[in-house]
Amino acid sequence: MTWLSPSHLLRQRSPPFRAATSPRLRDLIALVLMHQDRRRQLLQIHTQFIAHQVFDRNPAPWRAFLKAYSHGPFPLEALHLFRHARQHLADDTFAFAFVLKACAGLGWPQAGAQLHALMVQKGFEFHAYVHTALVNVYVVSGCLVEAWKAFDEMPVKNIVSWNVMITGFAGWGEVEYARLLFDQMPCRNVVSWTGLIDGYTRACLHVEAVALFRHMMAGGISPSEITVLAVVPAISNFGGILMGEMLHGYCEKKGIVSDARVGNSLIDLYAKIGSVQNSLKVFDKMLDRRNLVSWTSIISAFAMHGLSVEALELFAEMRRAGIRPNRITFLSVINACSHGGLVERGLAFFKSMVYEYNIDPEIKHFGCIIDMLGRAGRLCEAEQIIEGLPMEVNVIVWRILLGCCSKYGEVEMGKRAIKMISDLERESGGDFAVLSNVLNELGRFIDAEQARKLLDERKIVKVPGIALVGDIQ
DNA sequence: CTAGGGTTAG
Repeated sequence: MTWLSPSHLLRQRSPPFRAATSPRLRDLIALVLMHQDRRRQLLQIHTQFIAHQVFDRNPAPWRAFLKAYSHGPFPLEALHLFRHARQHLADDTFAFAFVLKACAGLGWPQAGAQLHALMVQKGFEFHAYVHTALVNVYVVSGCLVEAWKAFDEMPVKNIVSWNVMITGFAGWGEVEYARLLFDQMPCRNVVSWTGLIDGYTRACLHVEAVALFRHMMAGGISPSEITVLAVVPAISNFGGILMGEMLHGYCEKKGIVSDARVGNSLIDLYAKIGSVQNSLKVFDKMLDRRNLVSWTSIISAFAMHGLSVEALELFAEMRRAGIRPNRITFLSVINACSHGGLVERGLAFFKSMVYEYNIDPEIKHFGCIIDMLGRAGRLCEAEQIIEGLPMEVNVIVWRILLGCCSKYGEVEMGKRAIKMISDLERESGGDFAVLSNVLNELGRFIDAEQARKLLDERKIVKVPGIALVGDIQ
């Protein structure tokens, strides 16, 4: 069985495997298929056969394969390829950059560290591109201390090295470090700004994100598509319709509305800041650039604003256009039904999702269904669904039910929901804002004295929570 | 050769 090992195959330089009819090759493929080791392994071995037959010692084609694999959906193949073709690639800095890219794609810091050792051995440890790629491996894997160390010891840093650190740290929520790096770097480009803006948006520091965006524009740096994508959530949370229209206008001027992702995020932005008309305008203009996300975004925009019939019409149109809905499309569709009181249709869509489209329902889908039943006053059915959920129940579904209970004055069920919510919050060490919301809801059901009693109980419960925060710091 | 990415129940 040792001949199954690809490295063994590579060592056999001659004679080369002649054709696909070679019994050895046939056996090998049969074996691979028999072992059900799927496409991945077959692909890997197949590639090596071709590469071996055609290229043999020449490193360039190996490098091309490595590049293709490291950027594609199968980064593991890049690692395999590298390991088996090391004799061709060991001194190639390009190959190291690619294979490190693959490690980043896999989020494998250990593999990165091994390559680091190899880099030291080969004497190009401080090659700027390769070392940047190494820093990136650490940063995307969340090994921020390692990343910082590796970055710190780089004798020559380029702008990409800094940007790797900024986007990485911002992406892991370390906005302050990202800011520090941003302020320290000798010169910044649009990626540096975008990375930081994205960090602020993710950290819900929307005002800062928008301020930074304006600062960037004022500094004469032109936002890219990605910058727009990064700043949109901030504007939809904090900016008004005017700011949204300004951004939209800017995108048109710069010609980046033609990017489907930008168009889609504008649809969503307008929906969230209260202008479905503008959402529709953007959607209409997209014409042939519409994709599944565009359709889903516009359906969800209509659903958000209670335009259920229109949302369902769009869904029908989407299907006529031959686009297959996904789990998020169905979420929006069921949400539309929920907001419009179209209970039976919503249930039918849910069924169709599961049985016709073979999409496994998630907690969010059930959340919509529960909301739909609850809004229509079918509270018992809603509660039964929660109790029979095939997955872990979260606070949100109970909160949905609670909202419906308070709407219909269902005191007993409401109390049960509150109990579940406070239990779940306690488990996750919930915060005071959430707690006070629950108590607010509670006030609708029980008298002041009972509420106070519950509050006292909660205070007792909160003590360990406070102590825990102390421990962390 | 190394950096940024859209829609998701209340």
